[in-house]
Amino acid sequence: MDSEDRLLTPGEVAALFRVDPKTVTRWAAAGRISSIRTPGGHRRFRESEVKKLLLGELGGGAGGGGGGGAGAGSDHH
Amino acid sequence: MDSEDRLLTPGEVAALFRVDPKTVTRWAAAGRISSIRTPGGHRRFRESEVKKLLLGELGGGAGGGGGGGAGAGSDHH
DNA sequence: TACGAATGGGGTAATTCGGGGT
DNA sequence: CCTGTCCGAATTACCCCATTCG
Repeated sequence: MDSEDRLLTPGEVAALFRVDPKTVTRWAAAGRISSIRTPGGHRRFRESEVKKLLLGELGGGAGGGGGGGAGAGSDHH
Repeated sequence: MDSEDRLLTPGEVAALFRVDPKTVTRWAAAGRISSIRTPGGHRRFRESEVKKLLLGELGGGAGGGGGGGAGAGSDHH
């Protein structure tokens, strides 16, 4: 089972989270995400790690993609 | 296929709805809209999700890839 | 080797978070 | 029931420049 761990650059992760590349670097410094360092000192992140964060740490979302959209039901007040 | 979902910040969504960022946060807390949290604790919203809410409560398709649906409107008090 | 683009580090401003109360 | 505002604290975003990457 060789998991294909694609390495992502801070800019890639930043675009995924809609944050600044500097912020992603800060997460690695805080130990909130695994980081692989290049000989030069730059950081690289595993796609598996990032994807897991994006999906949400908690399973069983609310409602779950049944209908999909949010609040799609009849809303009468 | 492209699951391109632009993430919006609470301030962006708040400006779209003409409400305070705090109110948007409250919607997410109530489960009325799906929210992705950054390792830092800040929330990000999907443009697809927000756009649908803006157009009206008509739902149906899960918009672009959102997969994450937050609550099917069926339940209501 | 040189070059363009991105990254890292530090510091400061803006935004967001969470709870409480109108 | 829902929203807008207050407070303190945390996180994030943008500025600079030197170094690294491909």
